[in-house]
Amino acid sequence: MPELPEVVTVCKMLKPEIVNKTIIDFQIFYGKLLQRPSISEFKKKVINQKILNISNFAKYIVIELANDVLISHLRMEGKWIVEDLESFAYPERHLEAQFILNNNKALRYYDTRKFGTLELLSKNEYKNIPPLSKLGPDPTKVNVNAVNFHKIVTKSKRPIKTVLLDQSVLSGLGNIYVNEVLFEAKINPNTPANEISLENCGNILKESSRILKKSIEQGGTSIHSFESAAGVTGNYQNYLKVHGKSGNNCVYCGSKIQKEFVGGRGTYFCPKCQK
DNA sequence: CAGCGTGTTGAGGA
DNA sequence: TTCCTCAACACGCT
Repeated sequence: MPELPEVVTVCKMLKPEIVNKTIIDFQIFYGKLLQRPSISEFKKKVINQKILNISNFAKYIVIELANDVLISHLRMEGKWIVEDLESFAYPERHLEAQFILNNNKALRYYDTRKFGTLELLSKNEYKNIPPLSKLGPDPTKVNVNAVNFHKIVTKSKRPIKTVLLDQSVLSGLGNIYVNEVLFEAKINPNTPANEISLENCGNILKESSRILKKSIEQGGTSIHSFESAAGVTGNYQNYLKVHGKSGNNCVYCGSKIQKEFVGGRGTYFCPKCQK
């Protein structure tokens, strides 16, 4: 489900519902969700802590508690939702964990495919240890220097699309948006990264920032299973120009959009505009 | 029934 | 050693 704009949307939706609430209990139904610490230690630490803030760090959700920090990654289909204790927005069999809050509501985690993660880290080190420490710059938050970016990108001979999906190079692009970015920058997804010019690196950065920010304004993209909260969906799917559009006419030249696989991921592009 | 998917990691090979 | 590819994770949908 979520790429960066969807994660930002989830944080915005949850913020007014959880900030200043206190966790009074925690239950977990799918043990592999929790990376660290152990379930018993996690429970002991988390109960009675007040929630101070929620924000995204690239595609990770960071929930700041009074003493510690919760880090969650939704991977493909994870969903955090605040619900009344007795109601369930999704099939209960996909409910993996819940924080009971002090207002008779629960902050719940559902995940159909069970790829998502949750961990509790200390406030002073969470940015300096994996997974957050390994992330490259987030183009929606930082003005990435094109010369530095070009130096890093051109170290690899892998297809440029694969390199852009590597979160240690640039954080925030997922498969949907990388298809859109390369289309707007008019770069073939299979181009070896070491052949990308400085100018094109600049274009990639410019389009990444522009497209991700526009999608954030639209509340993200609602395809497959994305819902930022029960019943709330984004609109960016209405702005997609190539992702999922094989056979459609290119909006710039009219050629048929093609699909192929690059690095094992579905890749959509215009064969004429993206030589 | 087979193939596909919004993400990431670890194993194994070059 | 470094770089890279690909299977694996798990499940619903076409």
